[in-house]
Amino acid sequence: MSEVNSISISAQKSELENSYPDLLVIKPKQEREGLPPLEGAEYGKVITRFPPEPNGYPHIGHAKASIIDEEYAKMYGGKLILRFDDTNPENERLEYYAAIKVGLDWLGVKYDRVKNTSDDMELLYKKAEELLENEYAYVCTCEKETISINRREMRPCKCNAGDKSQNIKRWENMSKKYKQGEAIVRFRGDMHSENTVMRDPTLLRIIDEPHPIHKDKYRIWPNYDFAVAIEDSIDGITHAFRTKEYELRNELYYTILDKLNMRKPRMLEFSRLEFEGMPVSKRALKPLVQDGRVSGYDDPRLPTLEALRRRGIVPEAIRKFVLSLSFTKSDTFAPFETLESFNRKIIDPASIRLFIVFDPVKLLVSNNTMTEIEIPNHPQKDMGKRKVRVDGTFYISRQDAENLKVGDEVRLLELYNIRITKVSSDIHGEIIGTDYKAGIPKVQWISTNNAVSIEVVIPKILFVNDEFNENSLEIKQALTEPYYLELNVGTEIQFVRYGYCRKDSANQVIYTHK
RNA sequence: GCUCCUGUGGUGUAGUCCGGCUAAGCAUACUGCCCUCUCAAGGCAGUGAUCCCGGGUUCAAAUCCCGGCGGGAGCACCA
Repeated sequence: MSEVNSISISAQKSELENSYPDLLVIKPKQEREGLPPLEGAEYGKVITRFPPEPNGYPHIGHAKASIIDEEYAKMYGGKLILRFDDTNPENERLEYYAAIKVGLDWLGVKYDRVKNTSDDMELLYKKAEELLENEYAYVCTCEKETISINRREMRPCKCNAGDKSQNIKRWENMSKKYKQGEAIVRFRGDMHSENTVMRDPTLLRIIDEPHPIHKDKYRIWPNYDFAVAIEDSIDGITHAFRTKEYELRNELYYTILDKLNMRKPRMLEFSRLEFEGMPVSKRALKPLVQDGRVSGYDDPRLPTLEALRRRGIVPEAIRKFVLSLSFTKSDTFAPFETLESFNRKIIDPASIRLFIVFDPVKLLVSNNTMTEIEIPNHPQKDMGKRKVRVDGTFYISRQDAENLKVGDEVRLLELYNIRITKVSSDIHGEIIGTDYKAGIPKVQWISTNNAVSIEVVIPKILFVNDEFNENSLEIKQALTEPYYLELNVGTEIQFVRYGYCRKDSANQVIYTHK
């Protein structure tokens, strides 16, 4: 080796070329598209699942999870199951089941099957009994605090010592005699484990709240760890994905399946998706809605899918964005600007161009003879033209007007060029030509006689340093063209020289991005 | 506190498993030019990373080993 290294690089190269040409062939390092390959994935056999709890409206975090689930299923010609993880009747509501489906629909995430974990209660009970029967679990009647202290001190409680018959009897009593909070089924893990989730975790508990689907049929409910493990296994899931904070629960997941002799899916985790200053948690959002600081779960400042939609973000952009984040565990600040960039490229060719004026200043053109002009709705795409009436009196934005001095030339976009003749509270000018003239300022305008006033709602960052941003919603008054009135709600508009907005109602648009 | 995860330009990632092909690709942001009756989209070019730090192994390390440090998460009868 050192012998080889002692000769020059070029000499090494020619030596190689002569003796071992095949070593020099550079393997094509093809640019990977989309998600990284899945370990142990066989084409046609991959089954993934998206398991939301129907306890709220879907948000960007759900989008990331479901898109990853779907993309992997697609990548391997497999299937995606939508499974509502509805095992806590205190939280679930029927409207959320629906809202989640609506969200997925909008995102374009297609699943091959829908099911509810709560439909498998009998099976879940059977598995619980099997665990009890084999003494892998026991019923604990200790106080919550006692359990917690014992966990911290790595001490088993007295219930752990109870024999099988005691556990079976207690289990039977859980369905009627015990009150909520008086008994739980615990997995016999390892109270000395360094992983605290293994210290005899809860598997099932009593909840007397009626379930949105099953009403009062059940009152013993499995908790997350127990339900996911069994559901994933029986649903035939080959690859299960969840966010990073569940990582410590993998040991439990596999151990439960192990004790039950059930097939084990592969569990992988990815980092959560959350935007800076735009929390996703119910804990953060609920008070805002309740106190009326935001208008609802579709307030454009929020990271809910509904809000993103109203704001003018399209599902294709969300998908591209999620894929650009790839499948990693590193926690990062998600770049909202990247989402906007993807979005802009997608909506640009479909966004109608209109003029908008803020803080209007009157502009009077003395020698106007025009009465109407046709303006194309898009510079490249054929999106038709609109007729705009003209009578020589206009509004232009103060920002543009402020720069004008007598003698300046300026082009009223799509119309004509004028020279400023007087600047007072109004601006006066005269036409000096109609042909496009490069090199002079160009401004958009609105005819005074048919200006339509609208509100531009501009969502800003919701939280600054964990504090609610009182200025998170700016509302600007503006004037636009009458053609605006003919557009449907939901239309994406690019206001020339201003930015993209989505028509939200007859007199209101929401600012999408620059 | 304990345990686990994580650390590549301003930002997000590729490459890390199987050390040399790349002193690091792409996207985004930024700058400039071109195009354009927009400060958009499109085209081109550019700025920007000693791959968290320190040791070690090796002819060769972002990539392997050891030790630090920073960031995040979990420690619920919630998912």
